[in-house]
Amino acid sequence: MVINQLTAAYEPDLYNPDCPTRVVLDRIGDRWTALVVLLLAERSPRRFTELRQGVGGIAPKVLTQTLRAMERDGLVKRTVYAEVPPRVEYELTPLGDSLRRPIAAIGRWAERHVAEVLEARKRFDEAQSGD
Amino acid sequence: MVINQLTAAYEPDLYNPDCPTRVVLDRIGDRWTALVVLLLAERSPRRFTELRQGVGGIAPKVLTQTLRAMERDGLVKRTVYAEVPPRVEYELTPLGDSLRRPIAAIGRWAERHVAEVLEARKRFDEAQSGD
DNA sequence: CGGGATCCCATAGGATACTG
DNA sequence: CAGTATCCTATGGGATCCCG
Repeated sequence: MVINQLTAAYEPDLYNPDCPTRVVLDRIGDRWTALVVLLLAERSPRRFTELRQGVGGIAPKVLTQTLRAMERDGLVKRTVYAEVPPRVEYELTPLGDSLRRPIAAIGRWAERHVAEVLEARKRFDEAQSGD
Repeated sequence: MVINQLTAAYEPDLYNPDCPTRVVLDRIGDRWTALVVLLLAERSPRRFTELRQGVGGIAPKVLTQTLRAMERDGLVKRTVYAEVPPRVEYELTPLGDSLRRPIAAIGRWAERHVAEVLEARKRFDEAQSGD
């Protein structure tokens, strides 16, 4: 079975465009996944609307897409309660939780270095219009 | 000066859509920046064509865009040598290099967990078509 | 409440050809 | 060699409305 061969012997190569690791990178690198991981890592489970507000300015359709993709990739577990009104809760799987630290590190980098980036950007733009 | 106020007192908030940290996240989260950081962290300086081959399947226009954006954000330094044929070298700035560890962590996560993600995906898709 | 259905758009990204 | 210049498309993402 191909999957088992992968698990056992496959040598992942980020630099190979055909390597599935790239697919993974692409998913993590979308606009919202990282934020959702962070939110769910902070407190779980959370409900749809809660996430929607927590993430700030995301369209419902897009949140659904994001959550579905994460569920598909085994990062999130979705639980539906047969109630009226409906209640749906999301939480990280162990796999999803293992992403917490790496993503948090990126987040911290962003918070720590925004100012520098902004300055660099300003300098670059001024130099550009300068000559 | 606004920038200094930022540096000193601004409270970054990843969850606020208007916060510049989000801009930073968006840039890092594009398709190529992370790979370029990794390549340059591994060995610097590198030339355009070298990066182009190293990164695997990137169009020259897109590599230029990526590199320019990174230069603008203060992540890479671009050096042009007045020779024929032209030689241009790219290397990480200290700021860019500070991204190395967080990004490498994400890369390692991807390599370590591709198989799990792929399996989860397969399971999900089968369950989907099942009912 | 938690989305599905629709419609729409910007733009990141790609292919190819050309040039100082 | 290190890019520009064009042209093109795929799609991530957004706005709105509706439904069980």
